Amino acid sequence: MDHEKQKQKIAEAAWRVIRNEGLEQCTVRNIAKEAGLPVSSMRYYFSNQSQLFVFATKHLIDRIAQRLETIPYTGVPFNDLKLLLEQFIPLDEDRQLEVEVWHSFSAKALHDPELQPLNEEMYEDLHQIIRGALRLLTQVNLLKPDLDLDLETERLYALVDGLAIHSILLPDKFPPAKVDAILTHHLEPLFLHRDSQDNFVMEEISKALKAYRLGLLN
Amino acid sequence: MDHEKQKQKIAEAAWRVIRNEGLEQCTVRNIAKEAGLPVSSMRYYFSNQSQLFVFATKHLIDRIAQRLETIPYTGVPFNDLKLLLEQFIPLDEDRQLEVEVWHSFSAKALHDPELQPLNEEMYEDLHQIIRGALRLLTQVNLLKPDLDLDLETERLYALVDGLAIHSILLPDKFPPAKVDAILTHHLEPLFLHRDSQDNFVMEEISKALKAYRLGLLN
DNA sequence: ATTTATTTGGCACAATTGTGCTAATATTTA
DNA sequence: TAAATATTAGCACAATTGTGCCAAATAAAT
Repeated sequence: MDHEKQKQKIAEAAWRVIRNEGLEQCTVRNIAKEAGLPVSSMRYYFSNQSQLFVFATKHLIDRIAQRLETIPYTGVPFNDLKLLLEQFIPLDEDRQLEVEVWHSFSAKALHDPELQPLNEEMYEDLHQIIRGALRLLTQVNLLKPDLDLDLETERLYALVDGLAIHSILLPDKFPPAKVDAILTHHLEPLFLHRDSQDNFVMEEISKALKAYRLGLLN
Repeated sequence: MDHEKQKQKIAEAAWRVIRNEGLEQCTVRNIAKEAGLPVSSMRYYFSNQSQLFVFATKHLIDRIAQRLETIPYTGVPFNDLKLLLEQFIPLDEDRQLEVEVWHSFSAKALHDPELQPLNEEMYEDLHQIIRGALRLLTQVNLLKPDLDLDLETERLYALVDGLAIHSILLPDKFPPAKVDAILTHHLEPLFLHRDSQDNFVMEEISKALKAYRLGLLN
């Protein structure tokens, strides 16, 4: 237990090094310094540097999954869907760290066979989360019935990741309001009669959506 | 002149190293080996490694700009717009190299003050290209008149970059037909009466679009 | 209390890194 | 042809890299 906690602390130190100095500066010595440990103590927990990176990536996925479970849903599906999607966009420091670190890891994964499976896992998870949300909203007749779910999922997922990338590369150009406006504008045509939403029913749907998502992550 | 050609050959060798082995393996020695030169000969052209990366990035931008000028437009604006956007998506080996290298560079640029300006330049250029295309299509009454051009540009650009990223990270999941379908589905709602297009007029528009874009790049 | 196991800490080594320095060769210029 | 310049080539050095090895300290267990 404590052992696992220490590994997580080291992984989080690795995140911060990547966030502050970039992946090429993410050396065992810099991570140890950031974690406040001697190098060899760190190597007790991770004998390979490769293991450390893999663990740090998994831990990052866990943190995102954990935040997904505590989204303060409003009960209005349209807004809740946006809330869900915005978890993957750097709208605060936590998410900014996640996206930046993920951006670095994904580039590394292209040539690191140990990271490649995690890369695919991340894609599949997010894909299923978004697809599940759209499917649920379709099942309760909130989305237009003739939507191509797979197509809309790929399109929406690409949009979200694109916005995330653009936001970390040019943070000044993407204030939260702008991101929200783009998402709103993208999602609106997917919905049926947004005005006639019954809030009580919507809460039920929101809960179902959350339950569905949890089932996907565990 | 020959001097410049040699610098370009070295820069292209750097691309290939990044493409084949990743950014962390893009060392002066590996680049020199790939270029078939001794290390010190390479250092005659680039005294700093930093200069090499900056030049390699600029050269990459140049190559993309050059390809944009030779797009085999069909004369049908809807298809030509797709053709334009698809230049930024890894649908062949050339574009795959470009996106992969750019992906690595952009991650590095977050912590490399020398690369940061190029990063912004790349974003601005693509943004203006896409915005210019949408604006032109609006001016000739092919797009719906009430579109928010800035919003649609950011949305479309994010979609394109998201598709590009997803395509390089999971190439098997994004065959060209799928990318095309997503783009088609995204662009269709932006257009007015796609059926009633007069091909002669369209060719003129296509030429104008090309001229406009050239003006932006030079 | 003594023996285990767990964790922390220090040091060293081989490999690789970017880069500086100088000589040799080829090319151009006068 | 002679001189100057441009280019190629080789070597070395200090710094940094991941990692192996072993001792000290702490905690747990018998």
